[in-house]
Formats: sequence, C-alpha cells, structure tokens
Amino acid sequence: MASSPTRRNLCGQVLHDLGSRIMAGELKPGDPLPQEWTLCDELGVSRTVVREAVKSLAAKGLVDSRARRGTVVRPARSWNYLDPDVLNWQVSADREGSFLTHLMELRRTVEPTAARIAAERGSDEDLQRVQEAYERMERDVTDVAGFLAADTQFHVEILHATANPFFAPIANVIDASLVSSLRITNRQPDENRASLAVHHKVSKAICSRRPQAAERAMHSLLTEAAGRLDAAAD
Amino acid sequence: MASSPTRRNLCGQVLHDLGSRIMAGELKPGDPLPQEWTLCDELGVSRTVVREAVKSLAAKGLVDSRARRGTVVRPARSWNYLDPDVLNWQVSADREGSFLTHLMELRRTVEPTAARIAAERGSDEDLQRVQEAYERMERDVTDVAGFLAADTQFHVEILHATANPFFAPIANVIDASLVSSLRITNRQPDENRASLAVHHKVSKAICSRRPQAAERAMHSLLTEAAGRLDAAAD
DNA sequence: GTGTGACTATTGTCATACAATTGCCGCTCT
DNA sequence: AGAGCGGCAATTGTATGACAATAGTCACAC
Repeated sequence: MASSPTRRNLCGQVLHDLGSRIMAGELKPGDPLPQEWTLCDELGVSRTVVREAVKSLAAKGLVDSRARRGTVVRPARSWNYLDPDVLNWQVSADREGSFLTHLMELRRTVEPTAARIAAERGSDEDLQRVQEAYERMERDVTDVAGFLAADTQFHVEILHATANPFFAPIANVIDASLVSSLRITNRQPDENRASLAVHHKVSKAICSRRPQAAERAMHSLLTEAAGRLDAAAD
Repeated sequence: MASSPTRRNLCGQVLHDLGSRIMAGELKPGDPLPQEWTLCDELGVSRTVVREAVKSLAAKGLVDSRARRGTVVRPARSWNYLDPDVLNWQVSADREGSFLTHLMELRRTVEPTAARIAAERGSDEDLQRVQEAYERMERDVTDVAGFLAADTQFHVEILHATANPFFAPIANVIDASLVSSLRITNRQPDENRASLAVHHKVSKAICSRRPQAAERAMHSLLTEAAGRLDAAAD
C-alpha cells in the first residue's frame, strides 16, 4: 500500500533524483535544468532515460521544456503538491518542519466535510467498508505497521464514500501525513488505543448516518492528532 | 493563463488522445492499453513519442506500465484528478453532468477555510494582491474574457495568501469550474455586477482581517454561484 | 497437483541521426 | 542611434534499429 518506491527502473531513479533536487531547493523556480546531454553524462544514462524522466517531471508540473530555451523549473504554484511522488520528495526535503503542519491543515479543512458527506449520501457498501476498516484498526492495535495501514484505509474509505472523485487525491496527503508523523511519535500500543476511541466516534456517526456528528467527530480527531504532533515537537 | 493546450508537439497530441480516451471511459480501469507498436501504427508516430506520452500518463497516475504485462489503466482512485490536463479531459467527457457539481462541492469545502486563513495570517502583500484582483474584476466587468481571468485570479490569490502550498492545486479546480460554468451561463455584464457584490464582501473581510466574516462571505459566494448553475441547468 | 524451469512477448535502455523550434546576434534601413 | 528584420546555431523533438531485462505462460518433471 506504500505509495511509490518508483525507483524500480533506471528512469525512476533519475526522476527521483531530479525531483528531490527541485523539492530540496537545490534547483529553484526559474532555474534551468542541466541540458539533456549533460545529465546523461553526469548520471551515466542514455538520453532516452533522461528525456522520459524529464517528461514525468513536466507531467507533475515541476518543469517546462522548450526547444532551444531548455528545461526550466516552473513556479511553485504550478507544482502538483498532491502527487504521491512529490509528497515523498518533500518529506526528505522538509527543512523548517512546516510540511506536516501544512498537511494537517489541509486534512482539517477537507476531512470533516468528507465525513459529513459520507454520512449523508455514502452508499451502504461504502459505509460498510468504513466500519470494516475501523474493525481492522481494533484488530491490529498492537501491530505498528498493520495499525498504520488500517488507519490510512479508514480515512481513505471515508473519502471514497463521498462519491466525489475530486476528494481522492487527499488520500495521498493522508498517507504522507501518517507515514511522516510515525517518524516523530514512535507509536506505542496504548497511544493507538487512545486513537482508537476517537476513530470509533467517527465510524459510529458515519455508519448511523449522523452528518453533523460525523463532521464534528472528524474535526476533533484531527485536532487531537495535530495536538499530539505539536507536543512531540519539542 | 489558460491551463494547457499542451498539444504543441506530437507527444502532447498523443497524450491528449490517450488521456481523453481513458477519461471518456473508452478505456476502463484494469483494461490494457494497446501495446506500443500497435499505437505507433494506429497513430502514425514513432515509438519514442508513444513511450513519452505513456510516461506522462503514468506520472499523472492514469496508467501503470510493466515489462511483459503491458500498460494497464489504474483504478480511478489513483488518478490525479486535480491535474490541469486531467481536468480538461474530464470537461469533454462529462456525461452525467456531475463534473461541475463535484467541482463546486470541493470548492465549497476548501475555499471558505482558505479565506479564513488568508485573513488570519496572509502577508500584507498577499492581501494587497487579493484587493488588486478584485479591482481588476470591477474594471473588466463588461469584458467577458477579462472578467473571467480576474475572477480566477481573485480566488487563486486567496489560496496563495494561506501560505500553505498544499492549497495550490485547488487553483486548477477553480479555473476548470469557471471555464466550464461559462459554457452553461453565458455571462452578461449585469450578472457580473451581481457577482461583483459578493466578491467585494469577501475582499473587504479578508483585507480588514476578519477571519470569520471572510469564511462566511466566501461560503455564501460559492453557494450563490452553485445556485445559479443549478438554475441554469434546466 | 504442485513446483520448477525454459521460453517468449513486452516494456526498458542504448546509440545515432536528423528535424524543428527559437533565442541570440548582427545587419540593415530609417 | 534605435528599431525592425533575417540568418545562425544550440537545444529539444522525433525517427529508427538494435539489444537487455523483465515477467507471464506453458510444459515438464516430480
């Protein structure tokens, strides 16, 4: 379920290298990338590989290529911040520690509404999946990796229950935030149990179709999680 | 400012063709794409072009390529719905007319909060830009294209004023929704003037740093816009 | 029936050549 | 001297052909 160790082929490695350099600020918006043959020489790969990697960067909004002018880094406003790869590259490049804070702010903006909508018009099958995800959290409460996966799945199922496809990209944010926060607060089983309680409230509110309660429960869940992160950042 | 007539090169045309086919449902999740040489033959281009187009599709989360298995369409949950190209392809493929509704739902979820945050902690320069965008709307109230551009800019400046980069991708949603809604309600100058009033409330609330008022004003702005769209869908 | 291996079709990579685009610079004309 | 024009050249874009690596499939053996 981990998003993207997309470095399985050569092209993926080059993509990871260039993308990381940009997100780390080594290459700033407006800066030109080294030209193709230079990259081939530096990285020891063929031009085909370099070009396909750059094409992927362009598809994610990070760069723009034009004949004769070269390839330049696009302004940050046009980067696809919700892309799984872009999120991963940011984790490594998080200097000021604002990464996780910003992620949580977006989650607090979107997820309570998503929970409300899910309770309002999610299909019975969707809500079933939400509950199953919660039950999986209960089962895996002592297993660090399993609990993380179930936690992710719980929030993602709620997004899908909205039946609004444009909420889907938030799933990447959830994944990134959970993986990233795991590195800060090395979760203990008793912390998981505390987390379980607030998740239960959300699950129950959604599955019994109480929109307002679901929205509020999700809001307090995220507020609590954010608070725990702030507390651990000392 | 228009997002992407990215069909300037051959590769872009193939990308547009394949992407449109997928978003139109002609190729469903799980379906295999025609293999590379077949596409070369069908489209009359070299394998280089086909491969780079498919790489772009993969970077946007639409497909996944593996040796010997071929390239298959990924499940819809992993598509980058907020990508400008993906949004454009959806406009053409909007069968049930739910596209615009879903876009507006996401906007109503995110933008009020963004307005609140902008009022809370946007820099003075950011708020300056919000006001300038509003004044541009006033100036271009009789110019259809100009008003649209200014309207887009207004909302985008608010997103940027949050200083949270993860709100940036919503700008694509705003652009798509405004362009798309323009096709439904062929805007008249007096409609623009009505729109101007609610925008003014938002601008004033943000620039005088009243977070709650900003949030409410943005909420009612979007509610009104959504209502006008529903009314025009008869 | 199950595991194991060879086979083979498909994508992945390399190398080379040429086409198309466009920024740059110098030239000319006013 | 300044502005407009045109050719040059550097960079990306496209084509072609060959081979490598991967992984699904099938047959075979146990």
